[in-house]
Amino acid sequence: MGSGHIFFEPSCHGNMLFLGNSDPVFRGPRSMMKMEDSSKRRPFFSSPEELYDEEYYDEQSPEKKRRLTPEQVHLLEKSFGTENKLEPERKTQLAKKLGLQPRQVAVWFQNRRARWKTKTLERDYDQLKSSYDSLLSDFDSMRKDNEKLKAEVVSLMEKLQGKVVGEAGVVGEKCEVLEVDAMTLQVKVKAEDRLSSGSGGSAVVDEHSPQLVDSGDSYFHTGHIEEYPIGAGGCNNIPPPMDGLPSEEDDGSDDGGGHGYFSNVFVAAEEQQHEDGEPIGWFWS
DNA sequence: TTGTGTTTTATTGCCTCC
DNA sequence: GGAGGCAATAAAACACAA
Repeated sequence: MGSGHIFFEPSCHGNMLFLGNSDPVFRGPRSMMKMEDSSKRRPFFSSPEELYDEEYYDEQSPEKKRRLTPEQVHLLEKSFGTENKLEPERKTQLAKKLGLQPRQVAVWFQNRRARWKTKTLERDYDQLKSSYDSLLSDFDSMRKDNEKLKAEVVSLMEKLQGKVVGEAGVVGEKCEVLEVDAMTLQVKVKAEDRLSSGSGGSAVVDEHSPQLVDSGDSYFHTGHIEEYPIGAGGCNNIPPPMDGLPSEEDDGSDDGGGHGYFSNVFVAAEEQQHEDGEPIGWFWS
């Protein structure tokens, strides 16, 4: 087919390109090209036969911007697939093979890289957004749990306080002196209690101890919270700290290792890109 | 048919590298 | 300083709804 078609050749004389209005316009690599409307328009190729219609091309004015044929595009895509950068040799070969000017091949690759980059950016954005949405939803449910746990703690504290005061009154001297301060009361709740409750149970941290009083699994201690560093060392405080939760500053730990809210997001996005088999270097570098 | 939005081809200006 | 890359942009070619 079309390997014989040379769209711009007929009108090119060195650096001179004759436009439709017969004005010879100098066309160096960086020169201006007249884009004024010439009245004639040509429909886009609709059938393969049309593509190879010599007469059709001959009667067209050569100055119009022309779309490449599907075959040309196919070959260019194929070439782009193997390597998205174009060395001079390859450019010349491709141009010869396609009946295009090397400049056209270079331009096509340039534009193709731009399209690829745009697509990649869109895809990366989508991935990051969905990861963010999912994290946000996790965060919301954790905050709700936290509210429930706080209410539970308050209720338990009240019960305990009442019990201690009552027993001290009855037993009198048999009882050890218990100093109960509502503000500093330390409540120990067994993991079984937590697991048995519908809201995920309760666990309260010893005020003077960074680690859990109980060994049961808890948001306070396991992955969940630690992936959301809160405070100065965190990732710009997004989402905001949860009320009443001990912060990283409080418990003396830090977020060393650079874990932010989105660290896992970026990892996920990168992994995804590798799966797609497309290069990722330019975007994350 | 026409208006409007999208895609493709091409140019321009700036930047980096050798 | 020239070559090549990229971002921004123009303009032609198309697609499509009204």
